[in-house]
Order: sequence, then structure tokens, then C-alpha cells
Amino acid sequence: MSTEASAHRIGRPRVSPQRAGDLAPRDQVLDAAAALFAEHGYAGTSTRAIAERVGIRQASLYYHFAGKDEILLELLEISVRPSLAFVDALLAHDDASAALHALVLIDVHTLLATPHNIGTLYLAHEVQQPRFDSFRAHRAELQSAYATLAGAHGGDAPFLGAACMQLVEMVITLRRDGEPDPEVATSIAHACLRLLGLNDAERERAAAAGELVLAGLRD
Amino acid sequence: MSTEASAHRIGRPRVSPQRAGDLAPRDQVLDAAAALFAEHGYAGTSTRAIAERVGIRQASLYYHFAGKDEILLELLEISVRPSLAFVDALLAHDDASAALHALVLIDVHTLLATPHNIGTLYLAHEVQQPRFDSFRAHRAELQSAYATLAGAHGGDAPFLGAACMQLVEMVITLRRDGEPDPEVATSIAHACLRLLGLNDAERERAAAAGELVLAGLRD
DNA sequence: ATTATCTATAGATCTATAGATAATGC
DNA sequence: ATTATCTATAGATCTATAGATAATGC
Repeated sequence: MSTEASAHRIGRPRVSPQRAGDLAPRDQVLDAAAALFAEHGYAGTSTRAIAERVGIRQASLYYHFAGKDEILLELLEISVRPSLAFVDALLAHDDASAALHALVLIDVHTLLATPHNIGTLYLAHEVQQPRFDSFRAHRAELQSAYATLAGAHGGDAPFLGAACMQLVEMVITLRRDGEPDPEVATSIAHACLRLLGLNDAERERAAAAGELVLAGLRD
Repeated sequence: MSTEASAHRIGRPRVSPQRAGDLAPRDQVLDAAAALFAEHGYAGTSTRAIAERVGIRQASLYYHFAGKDEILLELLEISVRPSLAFVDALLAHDDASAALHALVLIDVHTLLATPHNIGTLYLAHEVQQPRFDSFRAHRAELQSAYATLAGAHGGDAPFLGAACMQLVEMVITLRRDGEPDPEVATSIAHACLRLLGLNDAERERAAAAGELVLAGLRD
């Protein structure tokens, strides 16, 4: 989603000319769609509205995507990919609460970094359709990682995992309603550890260890 | 939403005849809309689909509601009303953690009791429109009650309140994905108290007191 | 007369396809 | 020749209104 278009463009020029330094056309579509989907929802956004925001004609979208649903699917995949990339390494880690702390930080940062708060789309009803099975499978993987890490010290693992994930997704709402405090990631991570029953000292230790895990993964 | 229609009906008969003992026509519309909105979202549900489910013609909806948005608005109001009815009494209570426990139980039960999991609509993008200001104002009232009760023992009240509310709304997802365990309400309430930093003994006490508060309010 | 439906339809969408066209690349 | 756009449009919606009609109530 960050490829730049080359300065000299081939193909018929647009009605409203592109500026230099813009994203590649396909990424312009994704970006426009993300903004509109996040604001009005999937069903509430027309292909015409997306095209207008990009500065092309409605029909031109279909050169880049087979249909409106392809656009949503790609946006959804983009938004889980970063967290999933770290999951296997975190599950292999032997300090579960540190790993959970790290996962929460990664996930919150991903959701905060996502263009136009794409995370809101997780909640879209359309995502329940079989069309988006692959995305839901990825989310289920993430959810299962949360459950494994959250349940490592006892307790109802699925419940605790779901609760942590739910707390992480609080940033979606926070971001929708305003600019979230930058330290919200650590607040949420601490809240999760508290939920698992860790006391002050244990939380401090897990948080410090989690930061280290994170630093180690970022090589 | 529970008024029954009288056995002898006036007005032109429907194409597909009503059965006796059905809800009043207006409530049939609300029920059908709730089911469809919850499954396909607001924008993803046509007035025709609602009418079909009720067993009337599309145009006949407009005898009962001025427009599609009126239907959503009414459903949203129905879904917050029960919790709000208790808020003032709970805020007046002097034991904040007991009151929070009670509020969580009420709220979870309301969300579980709601027909067709209307709670999913809170997340609909359309709700952000000014058209639904009154509903959002009611939600904000609830949110502020959570913040007051959650912050009573110190800590970042708005954050803790939002976190508790977020945990409560976990039941919306749980209910969408399956039949939630009936004891999920107490699990969530305990999770909230844990989040506030209460230890095992304090939580037990608050939970017991919360149940009493609840019983007192149900007169 | 009142009520709750019906039929019919206007007018505004909306998605996707077909085929033309204006650039660059070779 | 290839690429990325364009114009034009088919066909399927969708919401809401106008006005007719078939019941009951008085």
C-alpha cells in the first residue's frame, strides 16, 4: 500500500489529472475505499463514491479490482497481517505473560497505524459472509493465540483471550471518537495483565520482559 | 415491543394472512427489522426485505414508520432503555464497586435478552449520523455512569469506564458466534472488578453487595 | 368514517460489462 | 502492442409517494 507510481504514466490520462508522487493507482483505490468504508460502512459506500475520491470514473475501478468485495477483502487482510506475522514467534516464547504483553502492544499499534481506522471494518456485518472466510480464519488464528497466552497461568483460556482481544479493540472506538492518548497501548496491555490476575510486581516484570521480547522480534 | 394485536383486525387484509396471537403490526416490523439489521447490517437490509419477512408489501411499512431510519432509531432506543432506567439509582449508591457490578450484570442481561442481538447495531456506521444523536446521547450517559463508578477508587476513570463497557459488549460478539454460557454475566462483572484492581476478597464482597443492590432495584 | 393494507410507479440510485480511446513502450 | 483510463449503458435494484380498496366501527 505504499508503492509510488512512476513519474511518466502510461494509459489514457484521467479526467482530473494525477499529481506526481501519488500512490500507485491501485493503492489510491484502497486508500479511498478505506476512508469511505470506515466512515460510512461497506454497504453504505458506493463504487462511485470511491472512484470520485480517487479522481477516476466509476467503471475504471474494475480495471484494478474484480468487484467491490475484492477491495474490502484486501483491506481486511492488510489490517491483520502485521499482528499475525509475530504470532508464531510469540507463541514459542516461554514467558506467556510477557508474550501477551508484547502481542497486545503490537496489535494496538497496528490498529492505531492503520490508515483511516480500517479496524472499524472488523465489525461490519458483511465480514460474516463466506466471501470473507479467509480473513475470518486469520482473525481466528489471532484469537487462538490470545487464548493460549492468556490461559497459560490458569483460568478460562477462551474467555480470557476473548476479553483481552476485546480490550485491544477498544482502540478502534477510541480512535473513532478522537485522537487516542499515545500511551493507550501500555494502558491496555496492563489492563489485560490485571485481568489475568497478575499483581503489581508481576505486571511490572511481565511488561518489562514484554518490551524486551518485542525489541527482539523487531530485528 | 410486546403488544398483541386484537383478534378481530380492521383495515384491508394482508396478502399473506396474519396468524392469531401475533405481535401488533408495528412490533412485527420492529422484530423483522431487528433480525435483518443484525444479520446484514442497516444499509445491507432493504425495506423490501423487512416487509417480506413481516408478510406485507414494501409500501405498507410507511404506514407505521416515516422511513427506514425511524425503525433503526426505535430499535436502538429500545436496547439502551433498560440499562438507563437503573443508572440514576446506581449512581446514588455509596458502594461504587457493588454498583458497578450491578450495572454490568444489568447491561449484560439486557444485551443477552434483546431480540436478535440488536446490540450489533451499536457498531453500525450509520449510528454516527446526526440522525441518531439522541441514541448516542443515551449511550454517552451510560458511558459516563461507567466512568464514575469505575473511577471511584482512583485510576483513570474515563479509561476504566470505557474498558468495562467494552468488556460488557463482548457479549454481543459472543452471542453472534454462538450461544453464550449463562454465567458469562458474572464472569464479565468479575473481570471488570479485577480491572479496577480489586483483590479476591474485595471482589467477592463487591459481587455479593452488587447482587443485593440489584435485588433492591427490582422491586 | 377509520384503519391498515394494497397496487402502481416515479425517480434515483447502484454494480458491472462492452467497447472506444489516449497515453507510453518497443 | 500494451496499459490505464474513458464513455455509455444494461439491468437490477432501492426508497418513498399517490391513490385505491377491503376490512371493522359507529
